[in-house]
Order: sequence, then C-alpha cells, then structure tokens
Amino acid sequence: MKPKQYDHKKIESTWQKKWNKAKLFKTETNTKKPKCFVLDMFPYPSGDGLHVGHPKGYIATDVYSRYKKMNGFNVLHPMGWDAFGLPAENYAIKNKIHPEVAVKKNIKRFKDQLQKIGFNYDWEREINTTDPAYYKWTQWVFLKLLEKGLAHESFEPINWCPSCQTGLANEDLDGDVCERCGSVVEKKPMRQWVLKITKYADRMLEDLDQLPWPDSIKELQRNWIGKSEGAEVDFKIKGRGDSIKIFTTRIDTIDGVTYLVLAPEHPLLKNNDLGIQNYSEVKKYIEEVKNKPEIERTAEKKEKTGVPLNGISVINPFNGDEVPLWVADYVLGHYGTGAVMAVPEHDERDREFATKFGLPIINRPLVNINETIKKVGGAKTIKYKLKDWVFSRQRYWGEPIPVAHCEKCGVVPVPEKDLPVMLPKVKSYAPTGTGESPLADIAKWVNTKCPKCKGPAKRETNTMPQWAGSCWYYLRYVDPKNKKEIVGKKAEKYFMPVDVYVGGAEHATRHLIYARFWHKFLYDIGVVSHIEPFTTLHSVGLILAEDGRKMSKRWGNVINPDDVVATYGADTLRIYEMFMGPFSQAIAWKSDNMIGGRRFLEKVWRLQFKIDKKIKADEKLESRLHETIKKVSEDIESFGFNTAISTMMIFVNELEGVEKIPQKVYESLLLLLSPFAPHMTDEIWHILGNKKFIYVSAWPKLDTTKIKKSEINLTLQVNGKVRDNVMVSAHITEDEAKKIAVENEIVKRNLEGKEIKKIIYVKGRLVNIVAI
RNA sequence: GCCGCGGUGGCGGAAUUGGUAGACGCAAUAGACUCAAAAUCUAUCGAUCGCAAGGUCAUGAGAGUUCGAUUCUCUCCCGCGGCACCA
Repeated sequence: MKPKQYDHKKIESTWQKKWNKAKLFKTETNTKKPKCFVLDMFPYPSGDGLHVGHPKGYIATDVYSRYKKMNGFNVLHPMGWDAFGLPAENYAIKNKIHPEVAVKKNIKRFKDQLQKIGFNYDWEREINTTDPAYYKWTQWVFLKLLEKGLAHESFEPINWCPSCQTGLANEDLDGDVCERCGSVVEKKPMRQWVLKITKYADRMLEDLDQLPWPDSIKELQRNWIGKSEGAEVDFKIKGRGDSIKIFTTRIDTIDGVTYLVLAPEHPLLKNNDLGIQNYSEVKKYIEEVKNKPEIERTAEKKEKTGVPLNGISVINPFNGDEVPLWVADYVLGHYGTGAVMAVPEHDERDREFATKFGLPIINRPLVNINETIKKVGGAKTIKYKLKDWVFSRQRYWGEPIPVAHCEKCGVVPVPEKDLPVMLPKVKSYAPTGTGESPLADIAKWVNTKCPKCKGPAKRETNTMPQWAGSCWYYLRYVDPKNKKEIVGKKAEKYFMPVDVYVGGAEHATRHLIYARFWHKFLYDIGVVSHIEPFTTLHSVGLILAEDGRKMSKRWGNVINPDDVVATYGADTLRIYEMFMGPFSQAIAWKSDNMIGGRRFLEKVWRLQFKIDKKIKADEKLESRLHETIKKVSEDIESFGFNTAISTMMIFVNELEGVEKIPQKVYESLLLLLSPFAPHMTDEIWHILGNKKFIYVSAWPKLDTTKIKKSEINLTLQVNGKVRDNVMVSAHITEDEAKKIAVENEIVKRNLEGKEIKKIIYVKGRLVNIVAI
C-alpha cells in the first residue's frame, strides 16, 4: 500500500466537521471534574478582519485548554465580542452603514476566520457587548454603582476641536493639534459621569500582592495607582486670614522652602480674590497653558514656565519665612491639593524652576517628620495618582447611561425592571456640533417621563466608554443564557475566578484596573464570591509585520491567516506561531520560517509508516519518551510553547534514526502534539485504530522512574576555561571526578608550571581546577 | 520626561536561573537521488589565527563581584510598550 500523503485541506475540514457534529467542545455540566476557566481578552471585531497577530493568544489558550482537558479538567474556553466603541461609529459615519449592521458583518467574518484555525471554543456561550440582553446588565451595574454613591456627575474637560466641532480622543491628537485639520485643540468642559474608582485604590493595591501575575504588570498597576504617603500643610497668606493647603511627600525638607507654586487650575486663581497686582499677566499665562498636554507639562527636561503672583506672599509655618507665590504648569490641578511647597535644594524640578527665575536655593538640614507635622498643625495624608474614572462619552455607539433628568426630581435612575435602556435607531450618528452625543438630537427618544413623578424628563444622552462592557464579560460566559441575574450564582461559584487570562500587555493598566474595580464592587454587593477576577495572567507579545512595523492596513503589511491556512494548513500556522519565540515577546512575522513547522508535521506524518505494533521500547527510548513528556508538560503549563515544540522536534529527529518505532511510543508523541496540531494528530490517531477523539483521550502519564541516565558529560575546566569534555558514569563521586580531571592529558598540559590552589566540583556538570 | 520590558550567529531564538554560549528552526554552501526540477537525505555552518593538533576573541558599550557572569551590581547607549477619550 502506498503511504498516504499529508493533505492538510482534506484533513482539517474533515475533523472540524466531525468535532462540530459531536459537539466536542461543549462545556461539561454536572461533572465532578475540577474546573479550568481559560479566557482570552475578547477582540474588538474591526472591519479589517483578523490578521495573523490576533490568533497568537488564542492558539496559546487553545493549546493550554486542550492540555488541561486531556489532564482531566472540565474546561471553559469561550469567546465573544467587544463590539461597542469609536471605530465602529467612525466607520458608520464614513460609509453610511449603521454600526449594528457593520458589527454583525464583522463578527461573522471574525468567527469564520477563527473557526478555520480549529479552536476549541464553546460557541454556545458566545457573547456580544452590543446585544441588549448583554448591555442590560452593564447598565444594571451602573445603577448599582449609582445607588452606592460611586457614580456622580461632574464637569470634565474633553479635547475639543473648534474647527471639526467635535470631541477628539487623545489618539487623534498630535501634541495639542487636531490630526485631521491641524487646528489647536481646546479643553472644553462637558457634563460627564464619573466613577469613584479611587475609593478602591487601596484595596486594588493591597490585593495585588497576593496575585501570581507577572511582576512587571503588577508594577505597572502599582505605578498607575501611584500611592504616596505625605502630609498636608497650610501656608498662611500674608495679610489675610486664609491660607493655601499644600501636599508634600517631603515634609522633612520644609525648612528649605523658598517659594510656593499653584497649579494654573487652582481655584484661588479663578478670580482675582487675592488681589494679585499682575492678575492680567497671570490670567494670560493660565490661558496659554490651558491646552497643553500633561505629558509635556510634567516632563522633567522641558523648559519650565511660570508667572509670579505679584504682591502675594505666604508664611512658612515651620520657620516663619516669608516666601513668594507663583503659578506654574509643572504643578497639576488634579493631583494632591494643586499646590506645592518648592524646595529647590531637594527637588530637581523645583531647582530647574528656581534657577531659571532666580529664586533662592537654600540648604537647610532635614527635620523630623512627626514633630514637624505636629508643630505646623499639618496632617499625614495619602494621595493617589489614580484619578476617578470619567465614565461617559458624547457618542452614539455605546451603552446608554440609564438615568433620566427630571426638572423636579433631578437625576432619577431608570428602574431595574425597565432595563435595558435601548439604544435608539438613528439616521445620523454624526457629531452634533455642540459636543453632545448624537442621541441629544433625537427628541423622540430624549423626551421621556420621570420614573419618579411621571412628569416630563429628559434621558441621559451620554453613553458609556468601550471599557464598560469588558469590565464584567468574563462573568457572562459562565451562564450566558441566564436572564434573571447578572450571572447564575451557582455557575459563577463553579467557574469563577478565571484561572488563566491571556491578552496584550497594553491592557496591563486600564482594562485590568477597571475590571478589577468592577469585580471588587460586585463582590461588595454580593454578586460574586471572589475578590479578584483573574488568577493568573499571561501577556501575548505582538506579531509585527516582516518589515518590523505593526501590522496595519495603512502600511499594507497585513497577513491574513486565511491565506496561511490555505497554503500550509491551520496546524502549521498553530505550530509556527507557538514556535516563533517566547510567548510574551513581540516578534516579526517571517513567511520563510513557516516551512519549518510544516516540515516538522510532515516528519511526524511519515513516522507513522515506521510503526511496529509488536515491539516494545527499550530502556533508552522509554527514558527519552518520559523526558519529553516531562518537558512538554512543564512548558505548556508555564506558557513556554516554543521550547515545548523544540523538545518534540528533538524527539522526532531521534525517532527518524530508529528502524522500527513501537506504536505506544508514537501514540504518546501524537498525544503530546495534539494540542498544537489537533487536526493531523486526530487523523493519524484514528488511522491507528483509536476510536475516541484525541481531544478526550488521556495525556501521557509521566513516570519519572523511567528516566534513566547512565552516562553524563563532565566538563573539565582550568581557571574557568573549558579544556575538555569526557563521558563518565552518572553515579560518579566527587573524588572520582576530581581524579579524572587532574589526570586528563589536556588538563595536565594546561597545568604545566602551575600550582593547584583549589578544585571546584559541580555535581553532574563540571570540575574547575584553579591554579596559579 | 516618568514607568515597565528587552538587546545573544546572516535571521527567529535556546541556555537546567551563577556552571560546556549558540539547542531547535529558517536561510546559506557542498554532495546524494533525478533527464531535470521540487521534495527528501547526508555533511558544513559565530569571528579569527593555523596545513593540522590546537589556540584566541565573542551574548549592546564600559566597569565591578566571583574559581566561573548571557545570568548578579553600577554607569551609559539603543529598541519596544504604557502614560488615563485607540481598542
């Protein structure tokens, strides 16, 4: 019989159909198996479809969850769509297609593309943040936040382009200039909803310590939250009864204060209540810096700017010194108290500023912190960089915020029973020109009855930011059909928390902070039973284009996985993406390298024709098999997929040199490979007469007693330099090893004329002779 | 600017976490098979000196600790990610 060729097209479509027909990937219920919830950060279904970068993380979770399944876990591995947001809206404006229609189309395309790669997603649990049955609960969480006093209205600035007449995202800015039209962007205050995330700052910081996340991501979160302990101190304004409250982390330097600085946003500067002599100059300065981006304002090496408040001075409560007051943009209005005491001797920025404006720099000794606070009547305080979360957008394509504004009753929440507040269909989602949401133009929708007094009221026209839907989606997968509560409590208890969460490092702060905040809130109101949503976390490194840039339509360097699957097969794509380098590292795509993965699979394919059912593995082969099982298992567990694959490659290369391969050994190899190349391995698995899908077969059992090393390589060094390598018994004693080293010819030659000072022995590795 | 991550052959990377630097893969070169090509197989493959045996240098640069440093410490250079309305 002529050996069959490896025909990936036929094999992959055959097995995908069989898996679907058998509902192989349906999450088990009513089982006593331990659970394993493996989750991908769900994608935003853009109009461009998937590029080869998207599946990298999904392949990893697929490999991991298949591995867990084969190890006896009940796996929950779902997928969904984060489909609200600005790009869909902009696309809609440009192409005159309703976002809902565009999103539907895009999701279909994404799903088709994903299914070709052979993922084990349980599609019965698919979710979509724009589905009213879903966003009903996003709105419900908002109502709870409002009820608990964690949501309030506030005037917060947006980036306003006066010529485009629209609000802009930071991404659409080039410094302080509108990317589209080149006008200077203004900060325009808008009525917004704000969530009091700062209330959770301390808990989010503390609970971070216990999380087994990568340290780098924890550090990013710590810095984002930015806790600093310091003190607030009042400086009396000379000749007046009131004072200026400053915040400092260096109260011990208070003796060296030579001036005070107010942020341009400081309330005392709004009007000239202080009687500043040069108020018009001050006002002009505030106008100038109003629109400067913060990064620019606080950058250490930027030229410092500021204006003195002529005629105003303050008294240092520690030593009675009279020091001048300034306004400068290197102090931020929203951090601390918006006012700082400047100690040029100890602070780099203060020194730059003092040097530039000829302010004195004095060197005074540090003072005792506690005594000083007592003496000046200050108070120890803790400040966070973390700001409350501006939770509204003046856009169409987002969840409507479920409140009404009544002339009599004020802000009235929409009753729970009336959720969801549906996003109305509109003719135009183009900006209104006032900065308000396009929803504001739909009188029919806006005008409503007050839920409380039944009088006339207006609906809130702000919508939620895209982050909202992704703050709790992992809970919805647990029981997506449940309509009564946010999640089925029983199911939530069973599947939560997420065991392994995988996504881009760019989400290290915002998404992961926001989601942790919501989760902790839901815990507080008794909706979830764990304090943290994600137990372990792995970051996916980007796949860059061959030219080293990000893949983007703009550069014309996008590679579509469909093409790769057609040419090489899904299994090869999977192997390639897992083998290309360390999982968390950004690596450029290289089409040439694809062939390596394909060759490896073909080698495995051809080995099936060398199987001998009758023979058994000898001790050496058995040992090598178990070494391979051990390494591959450990590597999958720790997301070291590249080395897992190279380990299998080495083993396969060894099997190529064997005349006849015992069937059991080959079958073990197939099982190890199956999470990476599920189609091909299932095909061979069945050719060999197995009846069950390989997905539901047991992972090879590791027996470490089978791993036997009779000989080891002993490295001989003289003064740290390798001189020879010898094969010795694995059970060699230290004295024997040292004797071999000293008597070795090459070593002897290198020792000529030298005296041995010391011999270092590293068990099972090397002998180093130190000689002078 | 601040915070985080990284820098190893022609290329992607490996290195049991202080113990043989370059596993595995790609590319390349030579050969076998073939009418030929593809595929496959075999060999070579960091630089340098040498006919060879063998030696020297080498993990972004420089210093330090150590018997021994890709790994730890310090200084510097370069690249990437984030900096709150991109998702």
